[in-house]
This record gives sequence, structure tokens and C-alpha cells, in this order.
Amino acid sequence: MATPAPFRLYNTLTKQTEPFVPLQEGAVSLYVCGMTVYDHIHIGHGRAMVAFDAFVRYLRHRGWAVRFVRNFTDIDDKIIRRALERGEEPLALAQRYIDAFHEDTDALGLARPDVEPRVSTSMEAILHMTEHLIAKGHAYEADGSVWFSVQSFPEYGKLSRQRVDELRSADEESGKRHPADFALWKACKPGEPTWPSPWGQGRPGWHIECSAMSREQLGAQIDIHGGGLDLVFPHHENEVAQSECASGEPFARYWMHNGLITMASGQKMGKSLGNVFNIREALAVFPAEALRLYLLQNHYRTALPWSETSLTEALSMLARLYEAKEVAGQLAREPGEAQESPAAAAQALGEDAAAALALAEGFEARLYGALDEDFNTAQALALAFELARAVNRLAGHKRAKRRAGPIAALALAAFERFSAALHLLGAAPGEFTEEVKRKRLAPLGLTAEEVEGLLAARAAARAAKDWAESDRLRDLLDARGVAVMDTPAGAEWRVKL
RNA sequence: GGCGAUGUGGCCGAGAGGUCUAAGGCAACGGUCUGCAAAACCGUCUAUCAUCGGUUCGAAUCCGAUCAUCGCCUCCA
Repeated sequence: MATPAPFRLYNTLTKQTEPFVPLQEGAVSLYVCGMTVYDHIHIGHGRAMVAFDAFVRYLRHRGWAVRFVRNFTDIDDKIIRRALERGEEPLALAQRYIDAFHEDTDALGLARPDVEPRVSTSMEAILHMTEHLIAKGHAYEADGSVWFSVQSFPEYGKLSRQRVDELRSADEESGKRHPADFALWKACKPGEPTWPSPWGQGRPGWHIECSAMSREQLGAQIDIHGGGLDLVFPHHENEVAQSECASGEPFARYWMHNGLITMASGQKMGKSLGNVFNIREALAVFPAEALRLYLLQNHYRTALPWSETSLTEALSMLARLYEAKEVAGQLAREPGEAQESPAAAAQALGEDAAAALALAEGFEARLYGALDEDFNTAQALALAFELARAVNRLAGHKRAKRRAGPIAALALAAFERFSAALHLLGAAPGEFTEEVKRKRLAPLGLTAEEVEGLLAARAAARAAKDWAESDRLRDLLDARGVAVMDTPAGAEWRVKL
């Protein structure tokens, strides 16, 4: 395998974009905080999932051996509460939502992580780390619970730049020595699932799981730890404290945080705010790629606004790219002048062709340049659109069919490079428009058969040059959201965006 | 109260101090195409880069202040 390509990454720990230096040559160990599984995933989760999926795929594309771990939190207050409401076993409820999660992320086209550890099956590692922290004097037991002592770790706060004494104190809980101390192990309460421990029956606290599972799967030190920006404090801060106190060495070298989805009001989308839009609902009426494009169109660290039209806009964008790619493919397949070099073709066709050639040839370097600099997918996308316009212009040339082939072939290769890097735009020609038709028709309350039936009637009217009837049928379809396009080969249709 | 982030055209949004009179997208408008359309394509427009001050030969980019918005400090991707 070729030497992996270097890249730079913004590190929350240092607040700087830094060259990535791996612990092990050619390898990247990545731990991303996953879901607490008590509900379906929404667009906000989708952003984190897609951002890291694209990131991992890109690193692999560039030659890195990535080991990607993402956990499930399947023991937690909210799971227990919801299970209680529904009269279900908490772990059974969690399992249902893990299954739903897999259905949704598979449908979204995400690659599964190498390992997806769960709290309920990582108990040994959690207990082990907790005991170790007590032994080293960083944690203490009180009434069957175990607390981490933030004052035992002078560097506490270094990730989020919080100072322990400046924090707003949360509810006082019994047994804590300092308000900022947090639970590693919670003594059992009636009706909750429990596990045996040296301190009696109980269950793990929230933060310890990620430290324990990360250590178990990837070792004491990892390259990159990822998650949503809203996890920086306290979750990731606490992970740093636990992991570094336990091992005595630095935990994650790079902390990578994705920005949140925000509503028109500017507020974030969040389960607790009740303003979520589920991935499942979105995928029922939009192709997965439209979501992926929407979620990758901004830089991963900035807030991404959500609106009613976000996905239709993404769909428009995607359609434009797919069409340009298809144009490039068609041109590339034209017989044209035999064996002409791209440069000769550009020479013959003039300025637009030369511009297209230059773009196609420089595409890869610019694409990698954008993505290697803190994974700037927004910039990468802009390149694809520039290429699209250049291809369309090229195709508009009078002699394009005869001579643009060699240039179009390079453009097509550039599009394919883009697909390989970001896992976008990879569907076969026509596949995408079919999926759009299928999914967009449903919310209109129409079936393909109905549309085809009306079009057949219209074709008859057109054959008789009955323009009034033809237009009436077209207007009818138009009013219901279907655009009709007459082509030399007959009428085609698509769902209006 | 503490910590942090952001403020670029109608909207979204990228911008490693000079090539930025600012990429790209969406929308709008004009043209090509068409029986007329639609779709598609091509083209066009709108930016004193929040405000004020400073550093610099030179700033959207660095510094300071102000204003505004948002996130975290309780569960949260």
C-alpha cells in the first residue's frame, strides 16, 4: 500500500489546526461517541454519523488503516425511564433502538464501524477501570456509589477550558466531596437493571463507559476522539480525566467535534427541545444521498441550519451533479476523432474546452487539498460544481461530439475520484432519478401507474394535435407536483422539487 | 456568573494578510430549446465581508472594543 497522505485536523484540545501525526505509522485509531438508544435517530445525529463516516472513508481512500470504534449507550437514565413507561425491559428497548439505528444508518449508506461496543457487554472493563481509579486515589466510594474526584486531577478542564470552581453547581447529590465530582458507578435503585460490583449492585455512570470501551478496543492512547460539540463538557472532559488518571498517559491526541444542526431560530435541534426531524421520516421521501449532501455541504465544525427546504435544495444540487456526470460519460463514449490527445482536443475546440481540461486535470489535487485541510467538504463540493459547469459548457460546443471525448473522459475520471473520496455521486446513471421519482411521488399521493396513465392519454391527444387536451392533462399533473417534459423520444416526467 | 463559538450578496456558504472588485450552491431574472411549456443548459444581478478603532506598504483574514446570535456549564450528535 502506498504511504498514507498527510492531512491536517482541527484539534479542540489545542484549538488549532495541526498536522496529523499518528501513534502508529499509517494507522488511525478513532473512537466516536455514539448514541444513547432510546429513540430513533434524527437529522442532528445524522450529521455526526455522516461527518465521521465521510471522514473515515476519505482517510481509507487516502491509504490510512483506520480502526473505527463507535459505541452504543444501552444503559442510561432515559432508557430506563422510557422502558418503565412502556413496561418493557430496558435492555430490550435499547436493543430495539439499536436495530432501528442500524436500519437507518444502513439506509443512509453509512459504513458500519469496525466495532460497536455496548455498555452492557463491557461491564468488566468498566469495573476494572473504576477499581483502578479508586486504587490510584482518583475515585472514592460512598454509599455504594463511586465518584471521580475532579480535584485529584490538576489538569481537569483542559479540554473545555472550564475551571472547576467556576462551574454552576448541579443538584447536590449525597456522598459527593465536590460538586463537580461525577459518578463512575451508581448504587442501585429499585426497579433498575443492576450488575454486581465490589460496591454492591449498581450500574455504570455515563462517562466511564467511553473511557473503558475505548481502552478495551483501541488501547490506552488513541489518535482521534470524536463526537458532537455538545459533548465537550462534561462528557469528554470527564473522559480525559478518567482515562489519563487510569493510564498515567495522554488519552486522545486529537479531539474532533462536529457542529450542531440549528433551526431557523438559531437554536439547535435536540431531543430535549422536541424539535427533531427523524432520519427515518426524511429517508421515506428523500434519497439518502440528498441527506448526505445536505449534511456535508458545510464544514463539519460549523453549525448547519435546518429548514423545510434543506433537502429539496440538496436534491437540486445532486441532480445537477448527476446530470453533468452523465453528460461527461456520454461525451466520453462518443467515437469522435480516433486516439486524439486531450490537449489536441482542447486546442481544436477553444477556450471552454481548455478550461474544462485544466479543471479536470487539476481536480484531484484541489480535491485532496480541500479535504486534507481539516476535512473541508464544502470546498470539495464547490469543486465538483465548477467541474459540472465546465463539462456542460464543453458539451455545448458545436463539435463536442466529435472531439470533446478525451477531455470528457478526464472529467468523468475526476467525478469518479470525487465519488471515491466522499461516497457521493456514486450511483449508476438513471438510478438516482429513479429513486427520486419513487420517493418523491409518495408524499404527492400519486403512483407511477397513475402518472403513466395520464401521460398515455396525453400522448394520444398530442398525436391528434389536440393541444388543448394535451395541455389540460399536463396542467393537471403539474398541479399535483409532476413536471412533464416532452422529448423527441416521447414524454418524460419527474417530480417537481 | 464562568467557558467557548459565530456574524460574508435575497437565502445557504468557502475563504492558509497581497492574485478577494470574495469560490460554490439555492432562489430570482434573461436567453437557448419547445406547438406552447416543463426540465435541462448557458448567462446575469445584488457584498462598504456586523460596527468602531488599531497593527501593517497592504486585512474578510491579525489585535482591541462594542453590538447581535448561538452552544456548553443538567441529558444531548
